[in-house]
Amino acid sequence: MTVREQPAKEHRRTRQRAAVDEVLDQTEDFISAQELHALLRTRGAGVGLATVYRTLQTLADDGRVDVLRSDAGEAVYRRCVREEHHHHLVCRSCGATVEIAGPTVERWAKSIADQHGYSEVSHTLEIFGTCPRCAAS
Amino acid sequence: MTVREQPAKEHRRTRQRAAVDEVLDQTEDFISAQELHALLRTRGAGVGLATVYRTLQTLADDGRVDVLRSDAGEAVYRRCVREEHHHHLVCRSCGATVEIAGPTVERWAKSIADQHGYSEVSHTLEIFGTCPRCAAS
DNA sequence: GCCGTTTTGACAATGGTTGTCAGTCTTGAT
DNA sequence: ATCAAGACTGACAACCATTGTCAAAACGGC
Ligand SMILES: [Zn+2]
Ligand SMILES: [Zn+2]
Ligand SMILES: [Zn+2]
Ligand SMILES: [Zn+2]
Repeated sequence: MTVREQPAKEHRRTRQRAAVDEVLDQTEDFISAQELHALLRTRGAGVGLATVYRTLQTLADDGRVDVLRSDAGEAVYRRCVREEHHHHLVCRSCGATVEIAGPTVERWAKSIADQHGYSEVSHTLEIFGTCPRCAAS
Repeated sequence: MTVREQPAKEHRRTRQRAAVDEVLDQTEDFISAQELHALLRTRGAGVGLATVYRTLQTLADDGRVDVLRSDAGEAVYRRCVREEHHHHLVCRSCGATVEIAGPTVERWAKSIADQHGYSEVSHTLEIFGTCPRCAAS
């Protein structure tokens, strides 16, 4: 995850955004725009694909969802519990995600950047592995 | 960067691979397959786009180049000095890259994963900022 | 040089994401 | 409630990075 930035603008409440929001609230794992779109289809509450993309992008810009890229390079989104800056420990096979807060790394990253004179620092950090459940099977 | 894996197989020496290799050796910053391809064109040493992609993929698989994704989601490659696992501090505006080795984070990541019972752990971590030179202008 | 295998490259095909733009809906004001 | 201004939507086209195809060319070992 990249460190949070922007303020956050005002947006209109529409059926489509509510639908996307609801899915995000009910989904534990990171989900792609395509998956979200398909899911909405099956639920009857159809929302245009372009709209799903736009909505997710807006949410991401406002820092209301976290975005990262799957191995395939596809963008995946998640509504996290933690509002503040954090990272993720993700299961490679089932997607189970744990939110990670790490003052240690935050300091480390900052100090590294300082040492090299870099300013306006941000960073991305994700940990991948096989969760206990998947390891068991 | 993801932690290194694979062993490394044998490949044939071809003009095309040599050309790609040469560009990588002369390029400090991360470069995309498309850019590399265009560069080779201007140099006269034309190499098919598909070949550039395949070559970079192979190099990446063998751990001979590092790969990460640009903001636009495009894959970018770099021949790093360090052979061992490491990360990068990249200038957002000019691309200047510093290789970072961090036993601290490595341990931290591992311990986090352990705490949650995740196995076969790997991770990605990149730091972005504005380099001193760019900050000055 | 010869041959089996690998590699190449022009081109098609894929697939995620964004652009278009006319029609629709939300909102704030009257 | 009514209305106008402008934000939002959606079907579809357009983009564009990346991968698949497959016959022709290049490699390496003999
Ligand atoms: Zn799992
Ligand atoms: Zn962080
Ligand atoms: Zn710079
Ligand atoms: Zn590391």
